[in-house]
Order: sequence, then structure tokens, then C-alpha cells
Amino acid sequence: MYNNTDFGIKDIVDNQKSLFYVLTPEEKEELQHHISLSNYRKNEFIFKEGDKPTGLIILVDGKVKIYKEGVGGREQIIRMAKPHGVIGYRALVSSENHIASALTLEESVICSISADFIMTRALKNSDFAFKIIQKLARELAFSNGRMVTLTQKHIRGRLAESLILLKDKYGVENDGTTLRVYLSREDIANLSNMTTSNAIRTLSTFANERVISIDGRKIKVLDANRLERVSKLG
Amino acid sequence: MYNNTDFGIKDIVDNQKSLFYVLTPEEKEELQHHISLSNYRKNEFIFKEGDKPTGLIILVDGKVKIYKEGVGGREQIIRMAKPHGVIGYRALVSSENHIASALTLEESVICSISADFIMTRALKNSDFAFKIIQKLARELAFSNGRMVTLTQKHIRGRLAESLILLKDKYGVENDGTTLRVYLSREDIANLSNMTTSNAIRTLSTFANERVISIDGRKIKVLDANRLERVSKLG
DNA sequence: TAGCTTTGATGCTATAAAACATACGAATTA
DNA sequence: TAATTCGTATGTTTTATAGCATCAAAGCTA
Repeated sequence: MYNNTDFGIKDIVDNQKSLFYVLTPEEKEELQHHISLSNYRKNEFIFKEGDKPTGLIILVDGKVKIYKEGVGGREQIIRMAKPHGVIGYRALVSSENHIASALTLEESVICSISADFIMTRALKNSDFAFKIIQKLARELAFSNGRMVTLTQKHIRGRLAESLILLKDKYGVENDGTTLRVYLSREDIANLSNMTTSNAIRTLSTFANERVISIDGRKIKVLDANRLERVSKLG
Repeated sequence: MYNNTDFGIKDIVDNQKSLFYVLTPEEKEELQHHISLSNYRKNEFIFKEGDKPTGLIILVDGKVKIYKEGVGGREQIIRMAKPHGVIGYRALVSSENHIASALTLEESVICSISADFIMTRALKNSDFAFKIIQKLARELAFSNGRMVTLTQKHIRGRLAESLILLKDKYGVENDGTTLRVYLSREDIANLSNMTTSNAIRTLSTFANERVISIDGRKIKVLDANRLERVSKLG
């Protein structure tokens, strides 16, 4: 059998979808010396708001929430990360401190590539730089879109959009309906800009309306079209 | 006297703060053939949400709002642009359509650099690419910050933050207090995620509290510290 | 310059969502 | 195993803010 650690690194360098696929063979070789893997348990910080970035992080396995603390410590989840997602690169490439915290939602494996390698080697490769540009540009579009959604949609619309977002990001189990992510009601609330009570209440309402079904943290999307409509119209 | 048009282009290529400062002499030479200036009157669109980007736009002179339309056509101003600011580059570099509209707030001069030159020449220069990365990264931080502000702060805090933002962006007139930007109450509202009525009302309250003074669209910040506190605490 | 439209101002009403309270089962800890 | 905390659920109250109406002043334009 393969060693899980080696597998992770190989995949990151060689996978066609990887950021690092565009590096030259020499750069890939050097990358090997600037890469490290580590394991996190559930509910561990990968970094906190205000921290200086130590490298570019790839989530090899697991799930992570990236969130900011706002008024009175109230948490707003900025985005969710899934395996092969990149974390903490915004602060790194702009030479700033992290503006959000990253916390594992389950046992996770992360791969860290030294800040030095990214800044002094990888970014000198304009193909790699272009990959980063595309990531940032798409994330900026997402953030601007969320800004409008979270400020303008009503609770039902915001929650519906979050459920769609989770479905798109993590997909569904083999039954074709159960979301492949098991969040607390509080996290769902913090993703959707509402109180935990209202997330609970509104999920119940959706379940009564047969748009979803809920069984603890297991959420099935029964009527995706209807959910889409609720997201648009409330 | 100088020709306004030539002056604008020279400045864009040669100014140390310009994005294009890092281009090689050959690239700068070629840039000359891919650049054009145009004049806009007040309230003209530079581009609209959904448009395909035609180039990278630099605001040479004037003021522009970049906004998205949300629920029921309600407008949310994403950001404001000032002279030497870059507009519409997010969509361009990610090969997507514009996700927001850009509208002049006063007579403006813009300089447009062809999409082709940016994508096939400039971005191959990793120094230029890095400049774009930094711009995107900072704008993403701004957007994420605004997302939390606009969703969590109360009206007073949101309006105070917008006023500070306008002061930081456009500065003040020679008297040291009058904001160098003259927006309608509606625009102030759309920047701050509130209704026009509430923007008017809350500006009046601030004026009564002697934090600002208002005279039509002329706003003086009388007590910047207090405004900062209101922004933080409401 | 008169009439029309837009913008700013202010009061009143309606309502969405927060805040608070209580309860209960499950998980964790003593 | 009892005690305690945590996550979920649901009902009630309170409040911030949207929505609506009215009016005055300013700015346009015919």
C-alpha cells in the first residue's frame, strides 16, 4: 500500500488541477524541499486572524471554515474549504497578516509550502502567478456576490443559498440527496448571517415544506429547484 | 501648455505608482499602441454588469462608483474609484464577464488598455502579474471586511464607516474638514446598505451631535475621533 | 419663468429578525 | 451513575430598520 503522506505530496505536484502543475521540472524539484504535511484534529486552528502567514496551505483532506469575527465577537464564515482547496494564500501573496481564521471542522490533513518558496520562486513563474490571479479574482467575485446576498436577501433566501452553496462545494452522499457536510446549526447560522435560533427555525420550516429533510446534522435536499427558487425569491 | 490626452498617457506609463511602471521598455513601447483615452460625462456607464470586459481601465480623472444590483434591483456600491484607480480588471484577468457596473459620478477621463495586451503581454511579465495579485488580494480583504461590517454593524456604525471610507479615499478640501466627494443621499445609502430615508435621517442625527456638519451634499467631518468610535461601537 | 422632476427632510406604521426564555435529549465530565 | 454542559427546538417579546406618505426646496427643461 502507499504511504498516505507521500501520496498527498505527489498528488499536489503532479495533479493537472493543482496550482503547481504549471511549475517547471526544476521548480517542482525545489518545491519538494519546501513542503510539509501535518495532521489536525477536529476544531483546531490552522491560523488565526492577525497571524503572519507562514506558507501557502493546501487542504489535502478534511473540511475547514474560514471566518472573521465581527461586532461583539459574532462570527461570519467567509468561505468553506474542501480537499485540494488552497487556504491562507491571500495574506501570503499580499504580505499582510491573515484577516480571517481557519478552523478544522473535522480531522484534516494539510500541506504547507513555505512562504519563501512561493514568494521568491513560484510567483516569478508567470504561469503560476496567473493561477493565483485567477483564484483571487474568482474569490473576489464570490465575496462581492455574498456581500449583496447577505445584506439584501431575507432569512429564507440566505439559508437556501447557503444550503445550495454547501451542496455545490461538498456534493452529496451516494443517495444523491444527503449533503456531504455535517455542520452544527451554529455554523450554518454563521455562514448565513443569522442567529442560531433562526437557522434552526428556518431549517424546520424548510423541512415542513418538504424542501429538505433533517435528521440531526444530516440534511437531505429533497427539492433542489424549490430551494433555488427560495434562494432567489425568499 | 500640455495636451491633456498625452499627459494622461505619459503619466500612466512613467509614474512610479502606476501598475505599468514595472514593464520593460519594450513592453512600454508596445503598450502605447494598445492604449486609448476617452471622456465621460456625469452619470455615464463605463461598463455594465454582465458585459464582457474590453480592456483594463484606468480612471485618469473623475469619480466612479462600482456597484451590483441585488434583490429587486436594489443597488449595493461595492467600491468607489478615484483618479489613478484601476477599474474592471477583475473580470478581465479571470476571463469572466463583469459582475458589477461602473458609473461615473462626475465628468471623468478614462484610459483603456486593450484586453489583448494585458492578457498576452503584460501578464507574462511576472512583476506586472504580481502587481495585479497585490491589487486583487487587497481588494479581497476589503470586500471581506465590508461583508462583515455591512451585515453586522447597525445603521450608525455603517454610515460612520462609509464616511470614514470616503474621507480616506478622496481626502478633504483645503479647509481640512470638507469631504472631497459630493454624493447624493441615495448613493451614500447604497454604499452603506440602508434606505435613503435612513441615510438622510442618520446624517441629520450626526449633524445634531456635531460629529459632522451638512450643507446639501457638502459634508464636513467635525470630529473624526468620534466618528471612528461610532463606526466601531454604533 | 413657469411647470415638472428630482432630491432632501421628517413623521408614522409595519415587519423581519434579534433577543430572551424555557425545555429536552444527548454527549461529556465528575 | 449522577451532574453538567452542549446542541437543538420552539414560543414570546422587543427592536432596528424598511416601507410608506407627505412636504419643501432645488434643479431642470420646455
